Amino acid sequence: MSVTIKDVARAANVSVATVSRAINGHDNVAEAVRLRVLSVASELRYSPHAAARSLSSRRTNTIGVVLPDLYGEFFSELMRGVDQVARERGYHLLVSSYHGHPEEQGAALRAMRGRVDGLLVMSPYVDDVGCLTEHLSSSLPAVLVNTQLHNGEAASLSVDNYGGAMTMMQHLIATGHRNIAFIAGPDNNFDARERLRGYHDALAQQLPDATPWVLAGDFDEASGHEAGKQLLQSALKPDAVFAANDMMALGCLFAFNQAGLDVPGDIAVAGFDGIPLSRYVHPSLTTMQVNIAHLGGEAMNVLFNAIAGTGNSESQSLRPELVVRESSGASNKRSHSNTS
Amino acid sequence: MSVTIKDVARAANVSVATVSRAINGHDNVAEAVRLRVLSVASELRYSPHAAARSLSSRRTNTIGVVLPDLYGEFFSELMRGVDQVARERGYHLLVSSYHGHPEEQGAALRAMRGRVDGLLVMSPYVDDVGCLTEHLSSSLPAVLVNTQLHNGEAASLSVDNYGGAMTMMQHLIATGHRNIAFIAGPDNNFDARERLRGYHDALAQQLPDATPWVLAGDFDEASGHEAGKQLLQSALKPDAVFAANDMMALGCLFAFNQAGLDVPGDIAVAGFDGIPLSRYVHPSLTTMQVNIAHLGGEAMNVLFNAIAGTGNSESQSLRPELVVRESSGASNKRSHSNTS
DNA sequence: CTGAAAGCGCTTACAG
DNA sequence: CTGAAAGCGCTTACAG
Repeated sequence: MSVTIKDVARAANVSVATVSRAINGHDNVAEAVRLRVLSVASELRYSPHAAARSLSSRRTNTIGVVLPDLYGEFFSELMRGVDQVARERGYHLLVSSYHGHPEEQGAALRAMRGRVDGLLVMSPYVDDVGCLTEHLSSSLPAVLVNTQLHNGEAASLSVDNYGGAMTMMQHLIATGHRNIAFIAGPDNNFDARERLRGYHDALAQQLPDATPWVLAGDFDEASGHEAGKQLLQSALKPDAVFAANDMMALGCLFAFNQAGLDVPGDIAVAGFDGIPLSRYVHPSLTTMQVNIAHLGGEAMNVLFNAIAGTGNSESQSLRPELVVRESSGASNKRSHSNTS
Repeated sequence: MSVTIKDVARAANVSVATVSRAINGHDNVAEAVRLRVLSVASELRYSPHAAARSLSSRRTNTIGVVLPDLYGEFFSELMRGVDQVARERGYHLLVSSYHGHPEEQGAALRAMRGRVDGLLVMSPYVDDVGCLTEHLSSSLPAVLVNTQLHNGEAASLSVDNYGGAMTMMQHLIATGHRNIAFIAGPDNNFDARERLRGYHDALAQQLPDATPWVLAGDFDEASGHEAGKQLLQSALKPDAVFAANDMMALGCLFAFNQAGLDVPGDIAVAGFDGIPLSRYVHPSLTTMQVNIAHLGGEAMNVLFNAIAGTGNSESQSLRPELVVRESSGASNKRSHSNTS
């Protein structure tokens, strides 16, 4: 059917060993022979069979990426960084999602054997972690992204959600807010938990007399909208709302807009993530900007170090950046820039 | 290092052939034996080596996805549909980008041999097409997405950009606009070309006396902003602007907003794509909604048919849907729904 | 129902 | 510098 190394060898009048060496750029091939082999190969439109090559060489030149989902803002941005580094190194990307099903995550992880040289895994849900340790083979280098797991086997990289939440609280407090409500994310999600923890600790430290005010949410816009409406109905309104992510902050913002409230005049609103939308809504949204592409790229670098056997597998933490915009009082001109 | 089929065979006291049959669910294995093998396998945490399996079975259970880029709105949405169908069928996804470099596209395509059972390729740039035909092996089923290529070898699926542009023009004309400018996309991009062609033909057919007014753009927001400023400076302003995609429409919209123009009062603005942002900007943007996830899913279905040998490899075309919003005169209440 | 053996298409010591 | 041969870890006719 398709042309193999044997066909090339026959046509070039050499052994398959020589073809292999020529194709792979080994230097123990006579220049004339090398040229002949290469020309015959391209004439025959030969390209090596990856599975065969992987089987004998024990390398796949592929990185496996296992994520909860393969779409959306976060995934897209993560891939930007991941893809760039992969390309620089000439690696392919095998992606797999498990949609929050621990069994599928395990299956995906195991299916990677013989397909990849290393694994980039993101597992933000509490329930998935047992499964993770279970199926993470020690024979396959791995790097964990935004995953709370300290088994020491794999390197890990995450966003400093706790510190980011603290920073945002400091900003809100510094700009005079005293009654700050928090819209939480899913409580089985590590990022959400850390952000909530930051809210609580900042409050305890800087506003010891204030009572925490936490509303439930699930990271979706609708839940932020719901929380916003709930706040509108409460007798004593907060003077600021901090949502665990931007989508909920936007939902909340819309609820306030619909009710005719002045943001930030009546209530300030802040989010977390720094999604593109946050710049475009009206009023533009104050947020903690997370550089997700950078996170992905760094994770890949760490992974390649692990594959090479160099590098310490210590955990790294990426600090998000405070971006102050109109929703918490930045100057009210419509602008494209991140006024930080 | 890692456990192989031999280890399982030894531990279960059977031949590797029997292990293979048990693992793969063949029915010619005694029930008792099957159970024993499976239990031993799971005890040993055995998972088959994919490369070895692929080499002997000639199947990879993987689909190769070759795209210009691995990030952004379009990619993300396409993946939503692609991923879902892949999961339903138990397939993995090997993704590869070529960033507009024809050579890299060729390399990516060739590197897929032995890695995948079929190829989903998107190649929207005119320059890449020669390369495509060159490297698309006839031994590997492929489906082309939004790619202008009629070699009959591969099935193809695309968005009806031409018809969509016509529809939008009809809408603008029907709502009383007579002087409609068009912001074009990159002229080496098929989608952009088709949308431009739709603009021209609609004008010729329905407004035969009007002179086409085309501004250059590159699909980026900045170029739309630029085009908008250019329009503001012209003596005779258009009464509507139709941009070849939403990002440019938004850029143009911002230019008009900054200049204090009333949209749609002074000028109507319309885009193409239906990106999420289009609903959220102010005023919300009238656009041709393209269901990209659906496109991806359908492409996968067509591909699986091709792999199975069933199915005709005829080209299909997906019709985008007109979504009328504030920017072309829909009622001015802030709303989350697609008023269509 | 089970096993011995060939073979998938490569790579890589080992000789020469 | 080159080739014959073993081997990577599976699957699958072929016998029995």
